[in-house]
Amino acid sequence: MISIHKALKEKGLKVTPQRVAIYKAVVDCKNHPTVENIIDTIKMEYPSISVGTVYKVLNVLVSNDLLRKVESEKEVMRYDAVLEHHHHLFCMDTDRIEDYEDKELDILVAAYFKKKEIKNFKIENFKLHITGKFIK
Amino acid sequence: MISIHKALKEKGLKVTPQRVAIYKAVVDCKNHPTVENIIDTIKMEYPSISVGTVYKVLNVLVSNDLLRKVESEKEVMRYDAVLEHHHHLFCMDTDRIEDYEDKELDILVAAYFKKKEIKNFKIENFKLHITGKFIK
DNA sequence: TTATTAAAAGAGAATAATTATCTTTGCAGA
DNA sequence: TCTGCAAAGATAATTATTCTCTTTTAATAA
Repeated sequence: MISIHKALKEKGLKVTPQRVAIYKAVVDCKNHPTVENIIDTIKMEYPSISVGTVYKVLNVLVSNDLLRKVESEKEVMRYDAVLEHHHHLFCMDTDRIEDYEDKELDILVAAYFKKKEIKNFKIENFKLHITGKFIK
Repeated sequence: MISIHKALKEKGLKVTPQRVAIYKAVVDCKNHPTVENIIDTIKMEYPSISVGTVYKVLNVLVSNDLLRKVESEKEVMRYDAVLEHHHHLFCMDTDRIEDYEDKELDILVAAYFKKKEIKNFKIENFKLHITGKFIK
């Protein structure tokens, strides 16, 4: 987990209580929160925060690589504070999305693409979207 | 490529000129069109078509597995007429998205997951989101 | 072929999510 | 502590999408 205070400074961004709180809300929310989830969480600490500020701060954090957007088929955007290379497990029945890290798999796939190139395309990164069901 | 006329009948859906035209527009558009792209395309044939109809038909086609939504980080939804298992190449610099089929890779990854299960999760499907750059 | 009917299309209002604009506030360096 | 610029706040505007209601039409059977 990164120090948001330090990270903002390094990017030349002002450290404001809102930015810190919004970042922490995304971390705390777990399970890739929507903006609505984030607003709900942050309102506990900042009851008066403006919705526009939340959107603006999220965009600033995403465009400075301090947060990621999660790719999905749904209308509402979801956010992820985990920056390390990882994959996602999507539940078919609910909106649950879990992070999935697997170095062995990463190595396997990277080796495959090193051997077999995709024509007309230079790969920078890859990510698995795994759909299925969570079991108890 | 499926016969949309036959496919609609099989699903017990009425075959209407709009549905056929919208389906064909998605196929013709290539590169995973947005609703806007689809509307632009279809307006050539159907200048009077209602925007609401396009949305409604797309939802019907998606929920009957005749089209797929493309997962993305962007606000606007994009559609795909290719139903076969495949992956996507995302251009880092533009909005271009290309289909990528690779049976060998599918087998490799499937074999990996057969051997190494993810705990508490039953995999139904997986899909690679490959980001990078298209080269001439 | 025509009549019937349920489903789909059309039109436009409504909603939801997000962005933009403008003013006020406050962080950070001098 | 002071000052300037970046960020927050408030709210309007925009965009994408859905909903509601009416009209039309495809599909079935007489």
